[in-house]
Amino acid sequence: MSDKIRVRYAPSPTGHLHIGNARTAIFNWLFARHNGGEFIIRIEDTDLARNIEDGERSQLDNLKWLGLDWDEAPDKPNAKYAPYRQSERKDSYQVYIDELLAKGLAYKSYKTSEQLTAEREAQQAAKQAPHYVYEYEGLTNEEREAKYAEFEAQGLKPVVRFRVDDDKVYAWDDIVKGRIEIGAKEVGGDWVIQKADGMPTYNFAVVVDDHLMEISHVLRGDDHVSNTPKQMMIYEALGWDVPKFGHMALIINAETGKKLSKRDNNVLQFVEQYRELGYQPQAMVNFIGLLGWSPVGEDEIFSLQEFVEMFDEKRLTKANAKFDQKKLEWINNQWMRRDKEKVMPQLINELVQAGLVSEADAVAKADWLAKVIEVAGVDGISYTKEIVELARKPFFELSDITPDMVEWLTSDEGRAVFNAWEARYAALPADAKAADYMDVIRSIQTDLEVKGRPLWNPIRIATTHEVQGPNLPEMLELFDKDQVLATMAAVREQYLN
RNA sequence: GGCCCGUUGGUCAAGUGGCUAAGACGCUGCCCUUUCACGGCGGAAUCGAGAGUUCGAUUCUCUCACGGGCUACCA
Repeated sequence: MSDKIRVRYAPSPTGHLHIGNARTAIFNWLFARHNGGEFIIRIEDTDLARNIEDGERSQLDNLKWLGLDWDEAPDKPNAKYAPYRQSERKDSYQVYIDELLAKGLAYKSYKTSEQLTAEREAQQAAKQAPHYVYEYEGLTNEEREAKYAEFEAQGLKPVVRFRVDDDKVYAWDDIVKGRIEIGAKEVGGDWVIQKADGMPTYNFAVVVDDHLMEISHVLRGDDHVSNTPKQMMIYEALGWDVPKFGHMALIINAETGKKLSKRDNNVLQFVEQYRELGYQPQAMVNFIGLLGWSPVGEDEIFSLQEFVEMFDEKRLTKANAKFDQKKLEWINNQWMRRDKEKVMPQLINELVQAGLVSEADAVAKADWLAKVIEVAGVDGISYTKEIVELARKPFFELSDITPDMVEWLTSDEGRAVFNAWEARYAALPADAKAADYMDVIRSIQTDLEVKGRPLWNPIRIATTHEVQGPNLPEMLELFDKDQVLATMAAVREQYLN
């Protein structure tokens, strides 16, 4: 085995990229890149029934979106250890299954699922831990072969089970948790390494692949801790070196306190969903990189490159972390403001998607739209889709005037302000600037001796049908003068005549 | 039930045998301001419990409690 650092991210293509998986991928990638090592993606698709059509594509696509790259993966068919899909590596597994069978370290088992459940239930009824019962105890090899033939004759399909030596103890120095020791008897007896459909099981296939692909470090969720002794048994049986293991704490659902699961509908937990809402990839990486890992200093905003430089696997947290949506929103806000130029087209596109702006205007009026977005309050939003409701009124639609607003308008003060404003606004040139509007409003304040809301509200209502919102002079600069005049005329017509 | 892992403010977390126990999100007060947001300055809030070791434990040991993970022909 070379001493090159090689790590892998090995998803099963059963769904889109989950936050938890993304974190595993990110930390493996950071570990590799920090150490000048290699990052491999392998698709663990041995459960034919659960694979979904687009799973693999979606995984790679979203990883790429997050900014990760890889040295070997199914999309690089000429890479050294190809293929990188377990379903295409059956021959490799067969070699070692045969070897274990030949050495007597594994055997064929023909028990039906009914038998297995019955066994398990009986054990549970007797208050015993479920434990596989070896069915060939005391038989010679020949006698066992004879049994095989007998079962085959009955048309039964075998699985291959690994023969576990219950007396052994498996121990390793975990990169994140320190020393862990688990007795072989805890794995529950002889376990299946090859299923009846000929596919290897996960615990067997990972070992063969990790060894063949020269994986040096395995960084994964700590839900795999109890799989580790099983995997170590295979390394041992085949005489292979064991990689270094690191079991990272899990991300848990803040509401249920349980491991974030695909069935939790109360949290958005697929990278894709955040992507659709307009979260920035840098923000996702930034947030995920800080869940279960902490840097040395006090900063919170980091680029992928900064993470690469700082990464230190010793700073991985031991305790589970709750997923804090609010902090993600804040981090995303920070990134949007940092990269505003880059995000602007995406923001404009949100307005198009919402039907507020035509495709043609999105291009033709891009500069104006950028100003609208700025004035509408882009600095306060958590993700790009939020700009739609912020900009909608009054830039693209007007609200209805409420009874409250009518009162502001029809008081003596309100009428006076409205009249002055209407006249002085009309007198301003069409290309007046925010400062010009401000001057006019100040002049009304001085002349009529009105200030505060009694001054601003009638003006706001007259021009925007709102009593609050972004800085009014700045909005006025962006409005079309004829349209504002028409709006005011309509207000006068309906409420002030 | 068994085995394994964990426990610092609401959340993410730093940290150490002796410190006023960092920082960030959130919450909150004040300022800015026509309003909202932004921004600025403050504030409240944490070492799960009990024994031990020690001159001294948040830090080391043990027990307990609580939380989580696993316990498949899923990965």
